[in-house]
Amino acid sequence: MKRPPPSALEQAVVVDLTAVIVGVSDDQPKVLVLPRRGGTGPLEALPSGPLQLRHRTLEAGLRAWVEAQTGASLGYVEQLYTFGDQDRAAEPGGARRVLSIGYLALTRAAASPAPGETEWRDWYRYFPWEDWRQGRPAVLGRLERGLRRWVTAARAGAERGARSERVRLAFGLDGAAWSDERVLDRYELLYEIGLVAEAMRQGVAGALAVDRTKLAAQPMAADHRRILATAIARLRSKIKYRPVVFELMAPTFTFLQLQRAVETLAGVRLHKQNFRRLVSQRGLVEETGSIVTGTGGRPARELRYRQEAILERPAPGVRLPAVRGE
Amino acid sequence: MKRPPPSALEQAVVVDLTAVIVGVSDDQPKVLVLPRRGGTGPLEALPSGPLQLRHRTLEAGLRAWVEAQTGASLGYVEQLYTFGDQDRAAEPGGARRVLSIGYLALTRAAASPAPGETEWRDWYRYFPWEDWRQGRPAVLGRLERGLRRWVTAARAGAERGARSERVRLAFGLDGAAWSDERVLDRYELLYEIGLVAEAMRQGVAGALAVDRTKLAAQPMAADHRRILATAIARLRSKIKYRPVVFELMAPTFTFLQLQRAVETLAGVRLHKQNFRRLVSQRGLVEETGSIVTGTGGRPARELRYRQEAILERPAPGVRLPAVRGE
DNA sequence: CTCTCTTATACTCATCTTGAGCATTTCTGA
DNA sequence: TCAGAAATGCTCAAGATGAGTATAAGAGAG
Repeated sequence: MKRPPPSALEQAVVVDLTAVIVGVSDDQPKVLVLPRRGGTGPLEALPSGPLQLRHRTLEAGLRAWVEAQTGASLGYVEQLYTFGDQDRAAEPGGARRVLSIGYLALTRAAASPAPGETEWRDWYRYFPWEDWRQGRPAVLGRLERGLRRWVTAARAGAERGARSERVRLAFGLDGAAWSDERVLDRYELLYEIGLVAEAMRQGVAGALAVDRTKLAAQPMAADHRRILATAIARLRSKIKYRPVVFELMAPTFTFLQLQRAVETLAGVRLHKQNFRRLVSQRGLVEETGSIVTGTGGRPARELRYRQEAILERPAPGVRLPAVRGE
Repeated sequence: MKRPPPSALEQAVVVDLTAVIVGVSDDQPKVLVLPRRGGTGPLEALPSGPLQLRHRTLEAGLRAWVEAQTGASLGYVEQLYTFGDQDRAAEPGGARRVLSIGYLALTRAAASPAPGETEWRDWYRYFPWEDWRQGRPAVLGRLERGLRRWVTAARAGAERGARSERVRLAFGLDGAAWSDERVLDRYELLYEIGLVAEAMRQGVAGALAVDRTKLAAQPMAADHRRILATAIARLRSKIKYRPVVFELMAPTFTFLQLQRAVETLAGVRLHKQNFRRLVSQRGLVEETGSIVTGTGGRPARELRYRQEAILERPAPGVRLPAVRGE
């Protein structure tokens, strides 16, 4: 076994625990950020901190940091991904390797003012092309030009074909469908091409020399926008097969409020009657018996989440055509 | 911001990259293991090695280790999860914290003999209760007794109710449906109760004092069985919405071979005609034009995977009831 | 007090998609 | 030549979905 003695080639490692704390308010998806942090310049950052000896588990460490930095304690938490590219998240000075473990946390607290020095920010501020609720977002036009320039910059042939397919799939061009879940694919592609500010900071080879002000959307510190993209992608995917939306809702709500929350996260509009049918058929909610007025129209029935829901069915998900015994 | 000076409370960290390399042969799901490794006793381990300075990315580090330990180079690779519980994967001596990042790799090579000192092992050897292809596995009977004992060991009331629900859901008892994807839930529950050997090693509080030979199935080194459970769960889930099976198939195959591969991974039997309909409707395969004889019956058409498949549709997945403009 | 706007709810309907089988076809081996 | 084992083709009844149409019932404007 070619296993060298430990420590021979190893490197000092700092493990950074980073949280994407999501909430919904005013029909907008919100994420908790630290507006700026000493040293990193005027960039917004996600709450994070290094793993320490006293943290028994990674998740415990994350919860401790978030509590220290925001005063809020987290409910639903889920690990997302561990990033560790040497050239995308080096420590200033580059002495130690930085590993960042990203987490997604869901909270109902976005309606209240953000605690401490934090702010709730609309996540589409960082990813304006992801919001299709009002139809195709305008930014996409500008991005598309940059993307096509990158495709044609390749010599015709295999490389160009590959680039073209990648762009087509990620951004739903030339007849391909837009997929709300490819948030990370899109961000990574833009990074690679050099269309986001983070790429310029890290000096990506071939980064387009575009005026900073024209670079796509609001950047974040370190690789935090990448982690946020991962979180959005995961949440958009999960919302379709697990009842996670309810983690973001008040204890009681109406069908429309629930629908708006889902639309907000998925970035698309849904068909009202069918959404209602879907939710009630799945048995995910039950009526409280009360009626909510002031909806701007006919009063709505008040609903609450049915805890027992998950217990009953094996949780939707795409099923395989199983058979009993054959 | 309560961010202490770096290094104050930090701990030396070793990052271990661990690979679950999966293949299918003889209608069995195989995983590549190192039969035993010096120091860790007679336990089987997954290929793994520490992250080093020379590894530009985590995935590159993993590939390098696997190549060094097995001589094989990996194709499809996907990060699974990062484990870092202090009490489940301490270094011998406990001086440094061990973080293990698990990866899932898929290969067509399982048909060939395992390279180097490695062995291909049927994964149901470690999780016999996960194989429902021949109907409900017999081990479940024995496990069920242990599970129910744990439930009734709690004082009646909230705690007992919670335990009961957890067992019911994870193992599909008392009317709940068995879900092929809850592999990790099941393993974690067994660990917690003390029904797997790993729990005894780590001295889980309240681990049932059961004769070692009766503990559920074959254990592995460190937390490798936990990582394997994560891999199986992920693969079983992914197979339903991404065409990953093809990474495990030979370049050409028949419908039945494809079906057997899926059954092997999912651990269930499928309805032949419906499986065929599903696969062909999705446009995932195309006929090569050849015919395969020696199938034991009527000859079958030879198929190959259609690369273009993914490009066309937005990849199945459960859809939300979207609407155009409203 | 009535009319208009807006949202909430009820239903309908034509398609698709699924789960289960039955019926044929075509090799291999006894 | 026949039985057995697959491979393929089709059918059918339920359900799930996508798109609407039709009412019902507050809030405000006038």
